[in-house]
Amino acid sequence: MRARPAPRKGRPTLANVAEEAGVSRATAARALGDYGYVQEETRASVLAAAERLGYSPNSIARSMVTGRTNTIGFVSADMENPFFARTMAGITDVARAAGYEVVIANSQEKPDLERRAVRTLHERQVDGMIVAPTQYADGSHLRRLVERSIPVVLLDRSVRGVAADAVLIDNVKAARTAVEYLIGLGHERIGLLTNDLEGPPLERLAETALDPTHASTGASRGVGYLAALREAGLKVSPQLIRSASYTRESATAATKQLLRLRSRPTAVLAVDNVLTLGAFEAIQASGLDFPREISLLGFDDLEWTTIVRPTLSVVAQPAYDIGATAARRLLARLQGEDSPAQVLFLDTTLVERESTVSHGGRLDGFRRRSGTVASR
Amino acid sequence: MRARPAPRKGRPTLANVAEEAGVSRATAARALGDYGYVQEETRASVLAAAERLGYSPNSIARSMVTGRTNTIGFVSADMENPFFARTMAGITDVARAAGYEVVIANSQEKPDLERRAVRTLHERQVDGMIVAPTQYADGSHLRRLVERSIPVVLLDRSVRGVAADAVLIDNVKAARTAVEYLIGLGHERIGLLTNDLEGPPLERLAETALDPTHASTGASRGVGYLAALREAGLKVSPQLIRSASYTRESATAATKQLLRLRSRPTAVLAVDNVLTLGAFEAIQASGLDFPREISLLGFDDLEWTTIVRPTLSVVAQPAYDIGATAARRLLARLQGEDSPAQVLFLDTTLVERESTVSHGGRLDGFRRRSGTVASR
DNA sequence: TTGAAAGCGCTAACAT
DNA sequence: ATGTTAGCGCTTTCAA
Repeated sequence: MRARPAPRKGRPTLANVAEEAGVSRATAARALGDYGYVQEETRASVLAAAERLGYSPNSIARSMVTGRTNTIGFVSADMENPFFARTMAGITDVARAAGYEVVIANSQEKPDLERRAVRTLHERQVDGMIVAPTQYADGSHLRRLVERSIPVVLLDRSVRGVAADAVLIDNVKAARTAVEYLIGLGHERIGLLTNDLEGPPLERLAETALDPTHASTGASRGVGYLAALREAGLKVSPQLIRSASYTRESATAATKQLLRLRSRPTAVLAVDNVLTLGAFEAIQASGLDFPREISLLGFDDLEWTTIVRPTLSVVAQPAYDIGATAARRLLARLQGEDSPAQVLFLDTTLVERESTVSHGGRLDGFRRRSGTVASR
Repeated sequence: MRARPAPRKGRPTLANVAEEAGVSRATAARALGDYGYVQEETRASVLAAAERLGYSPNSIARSMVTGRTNTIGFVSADMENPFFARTMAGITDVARAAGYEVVIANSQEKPDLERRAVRTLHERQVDGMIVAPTQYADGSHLRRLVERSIPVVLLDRSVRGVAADAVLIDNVKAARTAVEYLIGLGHERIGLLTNDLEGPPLERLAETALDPTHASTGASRGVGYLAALREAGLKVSPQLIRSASYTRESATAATKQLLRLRSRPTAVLAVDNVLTLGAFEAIQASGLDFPREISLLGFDDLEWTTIVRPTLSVVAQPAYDIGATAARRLLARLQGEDSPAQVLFLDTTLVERESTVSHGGRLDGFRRRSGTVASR
């Protein structure tokens, strides 16, 4: 007796195909899976039977026995943020090319949602995970994965105590270069619009400076800001540093406060694209002569930066590449690479447009290291 | 003898937990799954054992037996398009609240990628699927799902011959209302920037008009455009209708052609957010007095519409709601609802800003049906 | 209240 | 070249 009869209901299974073709399940599997030895005409009849039945394989069952799902998970901090959307494109392209599917979960910048997403993906048996973590401080859930030797790659941000590959930009350097550029334009009172800073900004940044490679992006960019000012011998004014949450409204409000200062800044650096949008809006609403009286340097080179007026100068992050690189790291781990965790830093580019102009009679722009300064 | 010993390697399984707690697998499953009868102290000891071992359930194995994955698939046409990103947020929020996870695949507007995505998700045994289809003409892959009684909900676009729930906006009406609004402002030469029109625009639109509820969004919006012109007794000029592909560059080029016409339009309607971006750019570059000499009405109320100058009037689609509604439809089907396929139309809103002004001495704005006309 | 046992659909030895 | 068989980790009758 061969193959189980299997009650014909629900979707057809391999057993049904085997029966239909009059062969054993193993043979059917070989023909369908294109491995092992199958006689040409047997293969053909199996394929025909599969076709007739409208068979499609059950990859869940396959995963049960192989122990692999050919799926990687991506926990995005915010799917609606164009930076992460682009990042996701890089991940899915690379993964798909390698025969992996990507399951996407969204943490909405909330640590508890992130934990839940990580747990779910783990239960779903993803082969590995790329995570854009929401917080630096607590990575116990990620550490657990690493201990279980489930490959994890951190994206955009790192996490304390998690020995996993990470693909980042050098936030300190990116912000430092940005501020140096503004200083080079003659600005001396430079406002900083950042996030993630609970408590008094300066103190938080001072702490952060002690361990600059491991900190939130907002804090690290703040450290870069401070470094540039100090290096240039400029005074650091606490009131020029503002922290906002991840909403446009709060960024707008924070910028308005900045512009209302008695000695208001002549330039502002906003360290992510949401903050940048809010800052732009606030400056427009202020009635100041933009950019003559106030320069703005944003983060992330989004579509709208060239249709606003003035066009927006930005620190451009290689979002697609960050995603693609993270995916490549993960795939390497999945293929068994067993080197110590690597932290990769991708270069940012300063894109000079109209929103940053020289202050105090200086005319010339200024170019500086850290990637390229491009004009578009 | 009870439970299998199971070689202690890899992640701990239910059998390991059972062994550790000194109970059978069935009991351990009951305790962990919180069903059936388990004595309180037994439960506690199982939970403790699970905790000790760091057990986490294998939902793949569970799916094998239950036949359900508690997962729905979403095939997005373009994850980087803010419209679909927002849509996705609506889907995931609703799904998660109901205990479902969402697996996202991207078709990049390419039919073959869509087929592949649908096939993969099917093989992955998603319980149901939401699809933003790339083409109206060929829905055989979707029909196959429906035949297998795997619930499918179409989003944003419908597909010929696929009897599935669909959540759409009334594209004809949205465009008609938009054009009526422009006509009300005194415009008579109104350009249309659309997509999806292979071949001579007017003829394609004429065909489309025969079956307006079933067509691509671009074509349907074109039909609405025509309807408004005809209704107002205005001449339809083929050269005012331009079709562009899904890129900003092609939209810019198409708009430039429009503006170079001897009798150039005094207003332009762009029917999606990418086209809108390109159109905005082209108008800016044209040197025309915008909006005095040329009005622009876009689609999708994105973040940047309020920081460009002039601020952009748009037809706003309820993207989040579209996603949420589609997810609710799917969940209903998953819960066994068995009514005939429903097509739901959500209302758009005309958001009046600065980029649309009256032409030919008329001063007042004009308000019209189809959802609301809002000023923001 | 708990345990034994039978699979879910598939792959992978191991036979033949 | 093809078939038999033993599971993958879990849920779920059915007995006890």
